Order: sequence, then structure tokens, then C-alpha cells
Amino acid sequence: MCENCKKGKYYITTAIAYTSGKPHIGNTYEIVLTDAIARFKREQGYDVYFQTGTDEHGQKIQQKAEAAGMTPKEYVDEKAAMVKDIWDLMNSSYSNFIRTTDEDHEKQVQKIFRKLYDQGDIYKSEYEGLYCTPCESFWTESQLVDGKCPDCGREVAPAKEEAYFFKMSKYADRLIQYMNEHPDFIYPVSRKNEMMNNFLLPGLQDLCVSRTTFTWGVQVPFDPKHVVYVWLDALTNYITKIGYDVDGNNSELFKKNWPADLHVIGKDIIRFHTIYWPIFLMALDVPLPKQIFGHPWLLVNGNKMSKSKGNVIYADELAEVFGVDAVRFFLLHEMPFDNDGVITWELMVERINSELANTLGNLVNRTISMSNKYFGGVVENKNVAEDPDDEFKATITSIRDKVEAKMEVFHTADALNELFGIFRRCNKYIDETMPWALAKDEAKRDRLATVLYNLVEGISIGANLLRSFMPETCDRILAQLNVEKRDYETLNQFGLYPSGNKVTDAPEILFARFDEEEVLAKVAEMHPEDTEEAKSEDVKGVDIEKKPAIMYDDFAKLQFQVGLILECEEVPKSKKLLKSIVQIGSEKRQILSGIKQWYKPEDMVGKRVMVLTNLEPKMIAGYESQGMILCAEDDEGNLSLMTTEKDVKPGSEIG
RNA sequence: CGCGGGGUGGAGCAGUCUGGAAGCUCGUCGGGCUCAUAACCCGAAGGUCAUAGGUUCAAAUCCUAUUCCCGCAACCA
Repeated sequence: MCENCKKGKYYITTAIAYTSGKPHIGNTYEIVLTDAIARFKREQGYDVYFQTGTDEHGQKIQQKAEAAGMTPKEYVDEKAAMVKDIWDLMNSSYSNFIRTTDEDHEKQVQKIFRKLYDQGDIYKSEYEGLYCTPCESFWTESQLVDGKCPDCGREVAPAKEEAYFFKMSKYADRLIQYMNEHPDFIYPVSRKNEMMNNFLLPGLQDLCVSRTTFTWGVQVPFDPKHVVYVWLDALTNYITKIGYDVDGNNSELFKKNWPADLHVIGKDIIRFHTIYWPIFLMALDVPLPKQIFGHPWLLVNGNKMSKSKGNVIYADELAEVFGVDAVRFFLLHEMPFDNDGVITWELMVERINSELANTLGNLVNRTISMSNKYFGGVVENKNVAEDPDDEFKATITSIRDKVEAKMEVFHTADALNELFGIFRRCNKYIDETMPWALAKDEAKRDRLATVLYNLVEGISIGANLLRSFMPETCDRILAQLNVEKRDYETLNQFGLYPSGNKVTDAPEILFARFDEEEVLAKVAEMHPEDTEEAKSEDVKGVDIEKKPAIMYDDFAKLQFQVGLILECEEVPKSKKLLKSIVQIGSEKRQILSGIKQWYKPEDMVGKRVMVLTNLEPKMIAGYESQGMILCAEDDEGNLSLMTTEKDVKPGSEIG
């Protein structure tokens, strides 16, 4: 137990990271953000329990493992270790790193599933949907890509399969009431409206909570061909891994920490955390978490990071170039609260130079240098106050509460900006008092000592406040000032630096300035493939799951023809759809395609494209679509029309 | 007419609830200083606060319309 914790417990979590690959800096943002909040709460005197970990089940992992020639377990072991390494590298102070493949978790998930089934919240029924036989997968219409299986691209057919469902609707009213009574439950609040208007108020669908199409998951205890749906498995980590037990044998840890004070998650999974998770808990008769914080994303030049764009930035590479605390600083300082943030190597250099090297590092360096130069490193308060001192001290001592106010609402960027007000004020104080001028006048020696004392004290307060955000930097500064850490409570008081103490006589540079070009050169060196790939002979291919062989007769059922696009226009109110009039032989067909993101209507006209012509017509967005224009799709979902190499006549058969 | 958020000096944002001299960080330009990491301090330029109406003594702030951007949902044969 924490001897210092006067304010009670604080249980905070990140979402668990999906172990399908190496986490990039956007994923890493969440752990740093959560860590800063957790550390700050500790400073304030809360007894913090901070849980993070990895989400390791699901079809995608099973497939990736297969493709890599590994067992799923081997695969997730490797990826989970990778995640943990990066979390550790970033100096995150989690109390517990969990994995959904942990045995105790899996057991408890099974017990939860059984309980919910026994009490009638989960029932067995049939899942009706569009089925892709070779993939053995059900898809909803919205998951289909060009009407086909998103995995293998083949036709899907309506089918039924047995599955377990959770009665979401049973608890919807309670949840609506809860949200209305707890306006802070979803944060930022704007997200609450989205959940209410799009899901809760129109009526919740029952949720399918089991799968039979893959095996890498928690087995349904009484029906082994089913595997528990990933979200029921993943979300429950928040309780199972602190010792929740369905039968009531809850651990002390659970009794103390639940309900959670804050789940920090990405804005993309707000729905699962604010609708399904509370409802699962209601069904288990467990209290709901106090707050869900959906944070924004980090983008590169306004784009999500993706391998094919070559714009992925990883935390370990950033840390290698700039150092861990500089990366933490950037993430915490540069992320706006409402909108997505932007990260580039150039921005990193700019921020680090301006704030860390110039404002902070240089301040510490010049202050310590002067102390050594004028007083042999001894910092003594001679209490000779002059004009700016009162205002200076008042400013410094007011910062703690300003930082705290910003942290209350998780605005780490604003908190850091307030904090750096201390260092900015100190730099200004040096100019106001001009220690080098005082040093020339023997009569001003005590005034000079006082000025340097005030500076060291100001830096000391600032460094202590910095602990939650940049723990190593805090320690490095305090080491140079030769003092122990100070209690958060005292950080609004001036004058606690021990008078007569001696600072280091060998100040080290805290943050060196970076040269943008050198950094970019270094980055290019780290990623030779980015620049080489275009020239390289072995273009990176896309591997997709192989389908079973078919007979020629199967193929012959499909009729492909060349279509000439005569007209094309956007479908109003649709983000993705283009409506084309296509000439095929002597007939003209209207075809809708979800390709607006990649093609403008005027670019489409005149193209000869490959059309699947004997596909059953279907109404889309109010228009009948008579066929399908075929596209190639890469692993990022980018589409490219299949066009003819020569201008063959429209209607020509493709085969 | 699906729901919601937003358009403020070159960039990123605050201010809008509770009308009353347009502010912060970065960048640019000029000056100062020399303890320090070509750092630091001061000053200046730069905004019709998306557009058009309206309410008011007074509007970035309240009301109406228009327009653009973003999120969520829908749509993706």
C-alpha cells in the first residue's frame, strides 16, 4: 500500500493493444497519455492502479500466425513482447501488464459467459447473414467489399448458422438513463450524442457473442465449437485481471479498485466501451466505470499511418533519435484535445529545439553555470529582495494549480504549456536582474546570491512538476541541482530549496539542439527501403489468403464483359458511391460502385472497364445497380479499376 | 431534410455558455544582452474573428440564412 495516499484509490486503464503487429507511435500515444495521467494522480496523492496489456485472440491473429508459419500462441507471444518492450521503453508506470491469453482471464471469461447464459441474457439462436463458404465466415452487408467477401473477394450467399446472442435491448433503457444522469461518463461529451443518437435511441440490436468460424479464442465452456466473441473477451480484462470472480470470491484488489475511475481508449472504440461494456457489467450486476475518455489520433500530414504510404513512425525509432522524454513531451504537448494531432520528424525537431533545448535545457545550464562561476556552486538565500521578486515568486507558485486544473480534464498539452510558464518566467527573470552585472559590483553580492537562489528554486519547482510528464528529465535536473524530489503539496510554496546547498559543478546538456537535415538524413538511413523501393526489382507484394481450387464450370458461371463508361456522376449524400452509365454491347446499364474516394466522375468517363454482367441487380442508395465494375484492392483498401490494355469494343467477353 | 462538432493574423489553438477594448505558443522582422546550448529578453508587422442579414448603446460572442471542413451513422454487387 501507498503510505502517502491521502486521496483514495484511482484505477486507470488503457485499452489493450491488439497483437497483430508492431505498435506505431499513434498506438503508443495512448500508453504515454495514460501514464502521464496515472503519474500525476500519484503525485497528487492517489493510490493509483494502472493496468494495460494485450488483446490476443481473434480470427485475424489466427490467420496472420498461419501466414507466418507459427502457432497463434507463438505469434502472440512474440507480438505481446514487442508491445511490452515499447511500453517499457516509453517508461510507462503500469501496475499490471495483462494478456487475454492468461489462463486466469480465460477461465473467468468462460465463467462469465456461462453465468450470462444461465441467467438468460445470452441465448442460442441462428445468425443470419451473408456467408462466404471458402472462408467459413459470416459478413454483414456493411463489411462486404464490392459485395464480396472482404477476405477472399468471392461471392457470399445468405446463410444461417447457430450462434449465441446477448440481449442488449434488455439493458438499453437503463444505460440511457445512466448516461443522462452521468453526463461525464463519456468524455469528451460530444461523443455521448453520437452514441445516443446512432445506437441507443434508435434501438440496440442484440449482439452476436460467439463465433464458430475460427478457433483462436476462449472456448464457450458448454459448447466447444463456439469461441467467445472478442469484445466480451477483451473488455472483461478490466475486471478479471484485478481479481473479479463471477461466484463472488472477488480479490481484495478488485474490491478496492473497482469501479474503474478512467478507461483511456482511442476514439474508434468508444462504442464498445460506452455501450457494450456497461451493459455487460449491468448483466453481471457489477458497478459501471466512472469515466471513459476517448482520445484523438496522431496523424502524419493529415493521414493515418500506414505501411503502404510509407509514413509509419515508431516510438523506438523516435526515442533512438531524440530520447524517450523528448518523445513523451512531444506526444503530450502536441496533441490537441478535440481534434487529431500531427506528428512528423520536422515537427519533432522544431518542438524539441524550441521548448526543450532553448527554454528548459538552456535555462538549467546557464543558471548552474552562473552559480558555479560566482559562488563555487553554493546556492544561498541572502534574502535581498528587489522589485521583480514578488511577482516572480507569485507566478512560479501559481503554476501548480494551473497545471492541476488542466490535468483534471486531461488536457496534457495545456498542462505542459502552463508548466513551461515557469521556465519562461525564469529566463525572463535572468534578464530583469542581470546577474552578470551584479557580479561586477561587490556590494551587490548578496543580491546576486538571492537572484540565483530564486532561479534554482524556480527550476526546482518546475522540475518536480515535470515528473509526471518527463520522469527522467525531472530526475536529471534534480540531480544537477543536488536535491531530492519534493512533495507535490509543497510545489505552491517558494523557498524550500535548502539554502547553502551546492549544485553540480559539471552541468550536462539536458537537451541538445537538433539539426533538421541531419535528423532527416538519419531517418532516411533507418529506412533505406522507403527510398529504394521504387527502383528495387522486388516490389513488395500483397499476400492474401488462398482459396480452394475450383472447377472450370464454376468459373464459367460468371460473365465478364468490357464496359465503356458513358456517363458518371456522384450519388448525392453518399461518401463512397459513383453512379455510372456503362455501355455493354448494345445495352446501357446503370452501375453503382463504391469508388468515389479514388476516382472523380469525369475521370471515369471513357474508361473501358471489366464488368461482372450477370450479377443479380440490386438497389443501392435508391438506385438500381445492374452489374459490378471490378477493381483491384491492395492491403490498404485502395482500389484500382481493371481496365483494358487496348480499346476493345464494349461488350466483348472477358474470359 | 439522419445526428453532432467546427471555420479566429503564416501554422496550431484559447476566447463564444455569463455580449463590453482580439489573446496564447510557434514562425517572420527589428532591437537589447552576453551568464548560457547562435541560446535568452524586449518590441513590431500580420486578423473584415467563413459569408450575408438581424437584435443591441455595444457582437468573435445572441438570432436567421448561406457556404465549406470534420466526426458518427447510412451507403460500398
